[in-house]
Amino acid sequence: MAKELTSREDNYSQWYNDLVTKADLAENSAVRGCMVIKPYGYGIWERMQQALDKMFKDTGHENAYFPLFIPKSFFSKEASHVEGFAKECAVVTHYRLKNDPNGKGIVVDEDAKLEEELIVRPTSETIIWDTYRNWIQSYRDLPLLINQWANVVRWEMRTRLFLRTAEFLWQEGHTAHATKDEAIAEAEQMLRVYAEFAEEWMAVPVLRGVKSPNERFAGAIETYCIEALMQDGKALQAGTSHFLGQNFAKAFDVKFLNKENKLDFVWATSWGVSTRLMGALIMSHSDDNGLVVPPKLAPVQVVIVPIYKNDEQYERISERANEIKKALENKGIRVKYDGRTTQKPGYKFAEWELKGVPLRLAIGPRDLENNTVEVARRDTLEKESLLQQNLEQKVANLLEQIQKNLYQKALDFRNENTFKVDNWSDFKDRIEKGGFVMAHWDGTSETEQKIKEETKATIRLIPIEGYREEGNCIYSGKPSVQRVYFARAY
RNA sequence: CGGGGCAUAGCGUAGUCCGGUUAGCGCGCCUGCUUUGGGAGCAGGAGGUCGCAGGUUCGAAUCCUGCUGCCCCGACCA
Repeated sequence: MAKELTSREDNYSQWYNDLVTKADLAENSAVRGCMVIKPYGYGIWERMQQALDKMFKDTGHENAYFPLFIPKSFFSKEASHVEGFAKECAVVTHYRLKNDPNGKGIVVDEDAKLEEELIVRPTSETIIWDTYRNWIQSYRDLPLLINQWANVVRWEMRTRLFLRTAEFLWQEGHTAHATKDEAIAEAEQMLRVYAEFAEEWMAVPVLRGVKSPNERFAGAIETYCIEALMQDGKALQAGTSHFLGQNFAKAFDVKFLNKENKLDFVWATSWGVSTRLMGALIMSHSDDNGLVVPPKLAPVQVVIVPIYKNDEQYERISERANEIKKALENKGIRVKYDGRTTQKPGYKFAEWELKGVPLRLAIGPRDLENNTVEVARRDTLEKESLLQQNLEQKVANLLEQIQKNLYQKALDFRNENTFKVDNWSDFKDRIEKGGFVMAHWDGTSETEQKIKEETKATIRLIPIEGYREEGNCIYSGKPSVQRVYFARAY
């Protein structure tokens, strides 16, 4: 295993890449822009899936699965939707290969051309709404609350592990409602679910709000979002929830009879989070020693490392370690006993630190003597010696503390890096240094565009609730009713 | 898709300008001994169609032509 991690200060994006590969989360594959998610990384993703899936079910949703391929014609039915995705679609044009007549391997069989090309889904609104048409006739069929776990493909120009890959894993919820208010309530509810997940499970504090028209999802009336701040001062969109109005219902002719026996188009939402959350997790908590995983999502919450000088000691320590492991597991804690005899303790310490395991227990001859165990916290890197009595409770408490501490640290960081700015030169200066900048904006796309061109900063979100404040646009000087959050983003 | 760069062992690289024996080094890997409370030491060993296809030459990692792939910077994006 390669040892040294590039430091964040030396080269932040190199640090990120090193970390993802060295902590065994993922690696680049033979296919450009597509990654291989390794077992350890996938283990974290599975934890995320489980927690989210439960939250979706608790809010009344069911899982289903729709096809990977979408007929090309479906895409042209919702105008702004095509426009948003057309430039990054993978297209299936043929269904057969044959041996090259010139003997150069295998080639596409031109005779096997599809009548209608198939698009590899970049998102599933179109195929799902085409299906919903047959599922919905009456208000009694509503609401329809469905989620799917899937992979999607967006042919991105430049990719980065987890943050932007050509293929990524996600969930997409697609709901249909009888009224506008109900659909809006659904979109807002799912945003709350995402925010709660980010904060309570990932320990990543997020801002909630809506996107400006420029940044809105293709085909949406309103896009709600959560935004997190990464350690390098750039913002990351961590989840979105869209109120789609009747756009897709009209495009796919999904009508229902309401209680008054009148035909109406249904109201829609869609919402999703992706493996990008892995990127948010990594960049929120990790340090120059490697990954830091919040206990609630850690595949391994506690690792036990034995320290010994001979076989006899190894046997005795292993026995004790396995007893402790069992006791912890009985309390629902995920424990790994690293009894490898092929690596030295120092090596194991470094390796588990790199992988971000929240707590490490070391047991050596001294601990056997004294009935103690050395406990090391990944978040603070502090070590202390604890008596083995009632260790389960102490460990459980520590895990809880670590979870809270990670959230608090990330929150403090965000607060320290959120600034109110009231004039253009301060704005440019502040954006250059990173962080969220709260500033007045005149509400026009033109201004937003100009600001983006001149500073690379975008409006990350417009707060939904909270205080209103009169002011003047940072760029145009025109009147504004509230501050919005600007940042450079991933 | 524009601009720049790179391609040599699993990874990172030297050698390429100026052609010349068995292509060198570090990490990792294998074997043995000594080690084990923060990434061990010593000794021995395995591993290479030098991205691909042509060409020049007595001789090509090195020179020429064509191709392919990747990386970085822009425009695009969850």
